[in-house]
Amino acid sequence: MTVATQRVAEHLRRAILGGHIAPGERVRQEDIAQQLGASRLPVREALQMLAAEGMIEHEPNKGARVPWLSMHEVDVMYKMREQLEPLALAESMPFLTPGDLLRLEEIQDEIEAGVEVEQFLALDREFHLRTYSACGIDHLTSTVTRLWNSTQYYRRAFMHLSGPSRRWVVNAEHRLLMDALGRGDEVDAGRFLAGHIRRTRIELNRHPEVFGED
Amino acid sequence: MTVATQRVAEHLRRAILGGHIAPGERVRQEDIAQQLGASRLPVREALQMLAAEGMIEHEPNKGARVPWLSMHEVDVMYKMREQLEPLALAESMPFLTPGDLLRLEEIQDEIEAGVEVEQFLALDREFHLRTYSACGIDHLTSTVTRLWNSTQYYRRAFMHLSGPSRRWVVNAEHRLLMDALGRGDEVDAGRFLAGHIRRTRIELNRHPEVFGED
DNA sequence: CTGCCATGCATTGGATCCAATTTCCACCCC
DNA sequence: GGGGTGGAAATTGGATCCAATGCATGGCAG
Repeated sequence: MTVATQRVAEHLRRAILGGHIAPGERVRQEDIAQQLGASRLPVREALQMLAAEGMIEHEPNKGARVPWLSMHEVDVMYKMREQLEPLALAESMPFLTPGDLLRLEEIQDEIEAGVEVEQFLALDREFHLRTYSACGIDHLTSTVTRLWNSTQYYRRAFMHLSGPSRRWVVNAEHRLLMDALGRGDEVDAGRFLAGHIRRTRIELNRHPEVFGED
Repeated sequence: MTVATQRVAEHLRRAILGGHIAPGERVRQEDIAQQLGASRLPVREALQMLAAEGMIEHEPNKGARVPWLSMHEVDVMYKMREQLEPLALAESMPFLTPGDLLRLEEIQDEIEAGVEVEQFLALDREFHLRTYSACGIDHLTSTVTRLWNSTQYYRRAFMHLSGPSRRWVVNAEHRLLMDALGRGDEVDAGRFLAGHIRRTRIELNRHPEVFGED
């Protein structure tokens, strides 16, 4: 099953991550199948995968849709990130290559050059996930990635309404993190990372309108 | 798709959790389909789900098998538990009913009455997962459950070779946890829980033979 | 005019069928 | 006797087909 199923799953992940399929929107099997020139079967298998990943909700005979998350749910998911990502970083750090660190520099330089929201989201995501990339524990990296995937929609909404003002904080925190990475100081890096995530969470909590809650 | 698929997935989870399908063992689609009186299609969809949950490994054209985990992988997964379960407990605790606490008493009494390994594994699992049951954050409970599911095989192997001697420690820690739960002291409960998980992890690390590593 | 019910259409769930790949074995050659 | 090659059986991957369920539209009655 795998080859077509993986293609479809990757396509759907990108579509949801890119905001082309919004929460609440229904995902029709036939539509996706035609878009990718496949039959419905790999689509159905991909939907099962994404359902297990939490990116899709599946009700019997009613089809698949992207789930809405409440502010509280996202809040807890950020708390999960605050717990897990320092661990992933600690596991990954010893195996990061100079090339990895150089790539981080490039990404951060690009972010600071001033990019649009969409590109910022992509670069920020790549920045963080790359710091975990050498971790080698599948269960850990996939769990972290899932948390990023499922909350991306709300991060985008938040970025759009908060404007570029808070980029300064992000940049400062990223630079602090990179400095700790360069020194190989795992404790320091973990602390800055946790703070970075926690601050973001607290800011998100001040914007209930992102979740349609006021 | 869901009804048959869910049935198959649940069957496979139980089979793997119960040790009836061991790591490295291949899972043939046709076999499962016949066992459950279904066609291969729901089986394939269920396998995709379990693959996304990490309970199954799927290689294109080579079929599905239960993955082996290294000692290091399990070690990190226990670290994940140590980070996540206190969070799950904190989210769940305010909503635990007196009935829930009573059920915990029952379980713990049964454990202390002296049960066989298989029953201990089931009761211990129910004990902990029940303390998180009121949490209400799907992504959190499912992540924690996944960690339990994927490491069950090694917990069983460990219990079988370590004998019932260390039950005393488990019982003491469970009682401490229950006391904190009864008092509604989330900080205390989280601390005891983290210690409980960490101690188990450290003990596991002293038994590389569980993982076929010496 | 409004609300309910029924019928028809759209969509999903499940089974069967066919093609492609792998795996296992036997046989042959070195 | 051991290792490699060929082929057949087993197994998986993908498509098509049919049944069942849900949804929407329209008609009918109050």
